[in-house]
Amino acid sequence: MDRKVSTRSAARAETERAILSAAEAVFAEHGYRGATTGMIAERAGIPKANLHYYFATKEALYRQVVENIFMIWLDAANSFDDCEDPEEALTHYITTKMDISRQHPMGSKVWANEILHRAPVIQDYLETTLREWTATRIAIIERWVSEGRMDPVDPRTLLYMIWSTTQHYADFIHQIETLNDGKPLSDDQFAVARDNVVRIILSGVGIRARAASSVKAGAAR
Amino acid sequence: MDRKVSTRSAARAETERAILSAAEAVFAEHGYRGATTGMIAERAGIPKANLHYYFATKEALYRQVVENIFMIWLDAANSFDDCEDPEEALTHYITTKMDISRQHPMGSKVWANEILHRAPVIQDYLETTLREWTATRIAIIERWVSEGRMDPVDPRTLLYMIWSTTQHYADFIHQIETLNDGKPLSDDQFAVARDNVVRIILSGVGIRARAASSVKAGAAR
DNA sequence: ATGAAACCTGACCAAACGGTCAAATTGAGC
DNA sequence: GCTCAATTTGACCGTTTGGTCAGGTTTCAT
Repeated sequence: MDRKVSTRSAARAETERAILSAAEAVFAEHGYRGATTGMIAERAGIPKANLHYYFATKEALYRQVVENIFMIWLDAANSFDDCEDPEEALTHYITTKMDISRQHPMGSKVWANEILHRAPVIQDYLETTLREWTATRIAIIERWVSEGRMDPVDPRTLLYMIWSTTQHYADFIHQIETLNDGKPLSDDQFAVARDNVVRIILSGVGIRARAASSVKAGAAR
Repeated sequence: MDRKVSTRSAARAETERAILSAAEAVFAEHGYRGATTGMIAERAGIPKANLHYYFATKEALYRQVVENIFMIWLDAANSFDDCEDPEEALTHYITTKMDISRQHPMGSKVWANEILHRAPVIQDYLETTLREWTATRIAIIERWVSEGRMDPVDPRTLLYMIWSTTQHYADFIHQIETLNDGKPLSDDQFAVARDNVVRIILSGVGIRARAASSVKAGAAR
């Protein structure tokens, strides 16, 4: 049973992937209500009825998309713990979040839409996983402060600043591109933004950065 | 003609105001597609058909709402120029933007929705007014840098950081409240956030703040 | 080969939506 | 009090949308 990966289940997995990918793009661009199952099906290259064979309702499909996005976010979030040193940890975390905004803008947009509309689908995640994650990281930041390794800042304010600033490069990319003469940010421009964000925040909380771009040459190449 | 403010025109103005107010709330909470003219009419306390007497189409009503929001934003933006000193100017600007997020969260949400969906209605504003405003303020920041009054930072990155961080307290207020045990931010909590945002950003760009809360006791009372 | 289960799809349906309209009501000017 | 334009409203309409369904096709174990 197990040894044979049938053509069937492979095809099924591929169709599901195509639907979820199309759904993420359409939900990101049009929001939950603005997206139609017809648009998603067309983008996935299947008839609408077939989409409903794989996902019973629009809401079930949406929920799956949002859950996938949350898992990606959670992976990135755990990069916060990769280092004990506040400079390295924050640099790594901010860099990772910036790169996610660059490479996964649609996921960030879906998330933003969901929060804007009072999180009708993912409220339970906010109240469990996100709340726990935040509490432990607040404790870490408070410890750094009490150890004198950074200025005394409100940990929540710092986290929100990191989230908002990094996600801005996904959620508001249209505004950024319009202010960039309508052109997408080049890799160099994005690298400048990323390095500046890291530098301003680190300096803002009283951490003197040693050298630029010491951590992770990054996705700019 | 002029001396008599008829009951009629007063009632008309009042009805228009009620519709626009209801529309702002509903568009903020549900997005353009998620909002229905029926919901807006109900919230404004009038039948749907009457709403269409005042605003011919849903899109015309939406456009009016967005234009009003843009005007408020523009007023706040000009507070950037109130001072020549970078510390005062940035403090004043950030404080003003934070207070707007606190007092006008729905407007910010409508704006965020619009940008998320690639600004189908206000693209012309982005390409004219916003582009010009940004260009002149970039020049001011560059001058401050060249005069050695602040660290050399990319002006765009700084502006985007200010916008995203301050607007986060409107657009993502639901997430913030969830992480605040489901309770709204108290005036004190908000004041802490506002002061921390100012302090981190100013320190982040190499401006040493003199004393806390020297500028504008603020809307916290 | 064959039967059964999984998969696919064109046609269809009920609900919701933006918008219209004709008829009723109101109120300012005479 | 009368007139007429402005305003209000319930009923209605065409379109779009999420979802269903019956029937067809493919795959696979035997």
